[in-house]
Parts: sequence; structure tokens; C-alpha cells
Amino acid sequence: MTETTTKRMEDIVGLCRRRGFIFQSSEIYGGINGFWDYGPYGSELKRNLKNAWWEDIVHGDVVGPTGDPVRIVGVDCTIIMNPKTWVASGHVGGFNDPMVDCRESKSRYRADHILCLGTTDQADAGRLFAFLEGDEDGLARARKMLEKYVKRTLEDEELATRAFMELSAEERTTTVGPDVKDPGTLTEPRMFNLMFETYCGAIRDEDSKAYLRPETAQGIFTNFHNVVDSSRVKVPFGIAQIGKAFRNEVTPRNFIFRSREFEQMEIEFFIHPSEAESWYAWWRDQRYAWWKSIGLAGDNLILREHDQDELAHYAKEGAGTSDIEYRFPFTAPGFGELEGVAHRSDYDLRQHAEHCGKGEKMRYFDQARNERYFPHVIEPSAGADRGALALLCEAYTPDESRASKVYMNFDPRVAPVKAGIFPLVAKDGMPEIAEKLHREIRRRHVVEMDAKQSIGKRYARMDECGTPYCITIDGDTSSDQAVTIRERNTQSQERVSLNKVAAFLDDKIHGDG
RNA sequence: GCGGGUGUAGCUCAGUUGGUAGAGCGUCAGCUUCCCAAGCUGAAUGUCGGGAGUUCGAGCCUCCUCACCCGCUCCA
Repeated sequence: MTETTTKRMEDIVGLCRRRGFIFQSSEIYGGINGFWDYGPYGSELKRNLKNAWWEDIVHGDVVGPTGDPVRIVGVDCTIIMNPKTWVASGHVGGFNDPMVDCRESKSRYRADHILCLGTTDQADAGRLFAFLEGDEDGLARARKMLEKYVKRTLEDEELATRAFMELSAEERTTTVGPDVKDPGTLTEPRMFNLMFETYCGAIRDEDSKAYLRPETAQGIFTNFHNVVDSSRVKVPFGIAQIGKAFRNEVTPRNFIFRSREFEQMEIEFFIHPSEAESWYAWWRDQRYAWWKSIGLAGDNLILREHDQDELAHYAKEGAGTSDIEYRFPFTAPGFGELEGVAHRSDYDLRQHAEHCGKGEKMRYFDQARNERYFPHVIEPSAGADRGALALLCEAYTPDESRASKVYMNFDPRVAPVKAGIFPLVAKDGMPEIAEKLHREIRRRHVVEMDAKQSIGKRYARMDECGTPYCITIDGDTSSDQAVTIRERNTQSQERVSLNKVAAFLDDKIHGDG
């Protein structure tokens, strides 16, 4: 891909900073790893992305695989929820894995997956040989090393296997790691809490411990019955939410691609279990087409079906999981996930029904089918920041022939600024006409008025932040009541009547063209 | 968390053996300018990533630390 190889991530990051798209969080204090702020243009871009999603999903007018209009309602839930939520969802268990590093081999292991081989004979105690649970070769190797250490062949009965987690600190220092020869290279087990913890209320104790949500989905699941009871929705229907989520990632990396605080755009679409296949396929294709529609139309966007062995715990038995992936400069020639579409079965609703104590009574009653069941869920879960980053990467277009050397080829719908309004020169009544036009349009579209410096500089600045149109008032405007509109990509101009400028922008931004 | 690299103005970079921090571009102001970073004049802008140490004196040497990039690892 010559197109992607000419895009260097550091240039994109530089432009984002220079033109006020994205800054490092709390930069004046040296920044903080994994947190990023959106500046004036970046916040417009991200807002446009989220608004496009909300408008198309919640206010959308589409027909589903059944032939009926698709019904989706929105919610806006809190970041901090009752901590039992995360026990039910499996995050308290799954997000708290003790890890062990080997200083010698540089490997990292799940501490609860390490077993240690020693002898039953206390006289031989003093050295243990670690191997990974279920690793037959590792076990054989450990036994060989143990026999070499005690200088004799051992019978099966003489062997003792103990969990690494149960060893004393002293015993751990005499344990030989799975991939090394000498003891003492394994670190103490360390908890990697991927959920951020906090405390609710003034007293900091275990009872007041709470979590910052690691996904917005659980707010939807816990409100399922509230929405059903209050909104006259019937399965199949969806609940959508846009909101912040937090994960204490081990390694935040790649600009805003993996950060510790990020924003999700999630839909939980509730269906009868028998319709999982068709809804799953429909949503997968629908979401793929949507990303294309907002400007990721090239072959940098792919749809990838997961293999069975990479499915999440809640999706094992389902109709499948797909990723919509984008070829970012830092993943090329590979791809990075923008959105996952997963069949989560009825896992979450069942978990919550069980944990909240209401059990089978929580089942949904389907009037049409005269049947009680836990609806299955198709979950299209997108990253808003990853989406914004993909839009930035896709838009970034080096062009040595123009003054700015680069322009941002945003779709008009997501462009932070829709048009620049320029008096060609700052005299002869042109600024006054420009100011009048600016006031007329600014309530409908984000436009920038600029009368300073040469027209070339003003065009160049707009190219660099991806403004699709520049409207220029020239010496003829006062007599013919028309302006030139310059199109960003082609740099071509057309003359448009002053009173048709607003309609021109309406059409370009909201129209099909 | 490990290994490697980087860090001087908004950006790109210079900065001598350790001796008063610079340039270009951009930004801003004024003039000029009738269509693509033009020209002229002027101005603002530095915790030299941060802290400690060595030294009469540190952007430069030493140690610690932070952030970013690359490679591992991780990514329910």
C-alpha cells in the first residue's frame, strides 16, 4: 500500500497537535501515560462522529432482516455502578489476574497457571521447578531438571506438585522459572487490575469500593427491564449508549488507539434466540457499511470474522463475532479493531438475573409468541476514539504540490469546520459582506471567518484542518451578489449566488451528494 | 513490566573543550495584496521534559524520574 506507507504516524500526531485536534492530557505537568485531550478541531471531529452514530442508530430509519423498521432507544448511564454489576458481568474475576514476570527470560505468566515440581522428601527440599499448567513438555523438563538436581531418578510417588500461588516468598526465590536454568528469576505475583478502583463516600474501606466502568454495556443490561417497562419497546429492539469507559491497560500505546480512558458507542440489540443468525449477519454488514459511509471507504477497512478460539467467554456458543478493522499506519500491513460485532447470547441478562436474586422472573415476556425467555443479544461495540483516529489517518493526505504540503480529506459530514468565509482583500466593503454571510450561516454550520493575510495562506490553513469548502467574497460580489466556492480536494472554484450559499452547504453536508 | 531509541520556541532543527540559549518556518500586529503559505516592517514566545549531583559555572558530564516512539508482553 503506497498510500499508507506515505502516511507516517508521527506526522499525523504532529498535525493533530499543531492544529489543535489532540493534545496530551495534563501536558504542562509532563503528561500522563494513556490519557489524551481533544482540542478545538478534535472535539468537533469526535462530536461529529458521535452525532452521526446517534442520528443513524437511534434516530435512524432502516429496515431490518425481518422487513420491519429497526427500533432503537438511547440511554445515558453512570460511570460508577453498584460493584455487584461487575461481579455478575465477570469483570471482577476476569480483570484481576495475578501475573509473574521472569527477569531472565523476559516472559510473563499468569501466576495461577504456574505449577511447581518438587519432591516429597524434605531432605531434598530447597529447589522447585516451575512449569505451566497443562504443558506436558514443560512438566517433563521440570522433572528432568529436578532429577539432575537431586542426582537420582525419581519415582512418580516421590514427586510433589504445588501451585506457585501457595508458595512462601522464600520458596519462590528458590524456584526455577519455566524457561530458565537458575532459580530466583521470578518476580512476586502482581495483580494487574484492569478496572480502575475508587471509593464511594467519605470512608475508604472495602465496603465502599467501586469501579469505573470498563465498558458501557453493563449499564444497558442492568436497565433492560426499566426500558422495557417504560418505553413500549418489543423484542426485537435495541438500546444504544455513548459514554466513557476506563481500562487500566498494561501498555497504553499508539496515540489514542489504546488509552486508559476512552469512549464507546455501543448497541445491545435484543432478539429472540431463534433469530440470532440473521440479526448477527445483518448488524455486521450494517456496521461495516456505516463506517464506509462516513469516509472510510477505501480498502483500509475490512470486516473480519473471528476464529472459534479467539471468541470471548460470553460468545463461545453464539452465532459469531466479527471485527471491523482499519489499517492504521502503526498496524500496517495489519489492521486494528474499530468495532466488534458479537453475539453475546443471553449471557449478561442471565448473569444479572441470577446475581440480583430475581432469577427466572427476569425473563422477558413476548406477547406475540406467548413465550417467556431471556433475549439474546447482538452487540455492535465501537470505539469513538479509534473511530476518530481512523478518520484522521484516512483523511491525512500528503500533497507536495500545495502550500500546506498536506490536506485532511474529511467527509463533509465529519469535518470539524464546514467552510471558511474569506473577503479576498480586507477592504472595499468585502469584509462587511463576509461578516454578514458569516452571521447568516454560523447557526447552521460550523464556519470560520478569516480576513487576515493572503488568500493563499487562508486556503492552506483550511486544507490542513480539513475544511471542505472556502467561500470567497471578491470585488465582483457587491455587484453580482455571488461568491466563489473553492472545493478542498480539487481546488476548483465555482461561482454561487450569495443567497444560495447556505443551501449549497446544506446539500453538501446532509445531502446524498 | 522488560529491552532499545528520542526529548532545546507552536513546528523542523542548530548549539564548539562545560562559559550570557539561536535560526528558519509558523503565530500575532501594521502596511500591502482582486484567488492558492507572495512582499515589507515590527512583536511575542523557552520549567533546554522534570529532579538531584559534580563544578566557580551544566542544554552539554553523572544518577534518578516522566513522557513519547519501536520491539516484546498484555489486550476479559
